Amino acid sequence: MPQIDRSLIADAPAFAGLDAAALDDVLSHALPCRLPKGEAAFRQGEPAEKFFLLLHGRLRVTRLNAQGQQILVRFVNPDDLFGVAMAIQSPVYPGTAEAAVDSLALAWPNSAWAGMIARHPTLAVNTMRALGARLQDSQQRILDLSTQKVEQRIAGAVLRLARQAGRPSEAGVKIDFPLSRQDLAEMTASTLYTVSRTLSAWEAFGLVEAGRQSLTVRDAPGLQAIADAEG
Amino acid sequence: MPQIDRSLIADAPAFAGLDAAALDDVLSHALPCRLPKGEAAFRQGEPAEKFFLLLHGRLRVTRLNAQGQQILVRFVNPDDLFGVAMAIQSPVYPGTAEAAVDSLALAWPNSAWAGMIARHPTLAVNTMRALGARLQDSQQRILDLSTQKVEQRIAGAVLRLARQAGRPSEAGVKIDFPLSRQDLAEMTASTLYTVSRTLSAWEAFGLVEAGRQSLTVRDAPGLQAIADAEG
DNA sequence: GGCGGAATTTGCGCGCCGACAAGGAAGGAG
DNA sequence: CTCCTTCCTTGTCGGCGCGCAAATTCCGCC
Repeated sequence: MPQIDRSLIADAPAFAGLDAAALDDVLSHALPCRLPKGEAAFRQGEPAEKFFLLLHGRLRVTRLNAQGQQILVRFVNPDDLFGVAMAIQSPVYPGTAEAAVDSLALAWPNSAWAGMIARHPTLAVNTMRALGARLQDSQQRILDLSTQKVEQRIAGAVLRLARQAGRPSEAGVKIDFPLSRQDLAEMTASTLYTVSRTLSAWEAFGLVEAGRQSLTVRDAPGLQAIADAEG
Repeated sequence: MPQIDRSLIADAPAFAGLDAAALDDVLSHALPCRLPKGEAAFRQGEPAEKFFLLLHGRLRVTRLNAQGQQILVRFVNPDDLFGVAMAIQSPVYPGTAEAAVDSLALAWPNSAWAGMIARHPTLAVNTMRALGARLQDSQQRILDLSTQKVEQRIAGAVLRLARQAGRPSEAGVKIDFPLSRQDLAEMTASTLYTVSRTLSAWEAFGLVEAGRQSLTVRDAPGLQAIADAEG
């Protein structure tokens, strides 16, 4: 078994409050999992046999309905848990997680979960908080879908991405992983056509700089004003 | 301190796996909380000082956006936890919970939470599962909002309500609490006008029986067919 | 350097469903 | 019984944004 350095996971909120010995115990059951761009950690409907912590990179979690239409549930950022189907007693993964860029994760077999939370109850509390935060996000998204117009939702999504995965660049804050018009459409319950038109209009106003699978926010307050507009 | 009977909460999933002594310990911190129809257990934005378990009745949880538009987040059923803001580290309630019918709940001060999960780690696991289930529901709802037409969403909402709160009656399965067109609109990101038209059409086909704040499902498979239709 | 495919742009038309207006029905209070 | 409030129904109109088609640009790859 390869020895994994404790410092890799010490900063993850999921393992906050665990001491060095506990971290070593947790790590002793983990296996590294390389995910080249495009590869899936798991696919919707597969038996849920593992859960993961993202160390480096970025994953897209998507969900299909019966008719094959797809939405983008969320992006997984470093230090996030993902694939925690066993926390909700689901025998299968409810979505698909694939690498948006070359990524590295740690994987634990589900069988290790029960022992881990029994020995380290803090883990259950931390996981509860993580789920609670995601529940909050989901309910906010439902509210946005229910009450906002498409342009506002796209503005909100872009601002959130810039906050979570933005890197300062010459022209503003650049979202530092490939992001297509289709991705934004699947995040905002819209279509790639509408997203394309919207970004073109914003670019004309100097709010963003839009490229092929790339997006730079030039005027965050301007976007925020669009997101906050009533209508 | 009034002695509350253990059997009141023994069936709640939140307290599954706790023995009699643990249940008594939990109950020793609880206070009964009567909620006449229309009264709120808490309102959005208030400091979150308590969490609750519904014993009897039915609550509507709503959420407002900055412009005052409202959605109906969920109905709270007996044996459900609600107001668990502290599980997600939120200092205020993110929504409003008001009684749809005369209801009875148990309330705990937030200060009791830390001790309770420390003494009974199963509680954290149970709460985690409950949050996970709600997260699943929320993500399914986002998928529905993103990919379905209004009529399908209304059909889905009605079927879910009939399953959760249906009581067999002469003509079919009656949803056994007051439910207005406005409620259904707020659940499905629609308007009371569209909901009214839809129910009228369904009634003409014999799928449902719609009254003032009341709804009876006569042909669940027929509704399911509408919900499943592609388009 | 040229080729092929994927991502994006843009024009055009129409359909769902939201918004307003006005009227009707049901139920509770006195 | 009557009033008044709340809830519901139904008609009409119009706009947002989806859907298709087709052209264009960009990038990787051979």
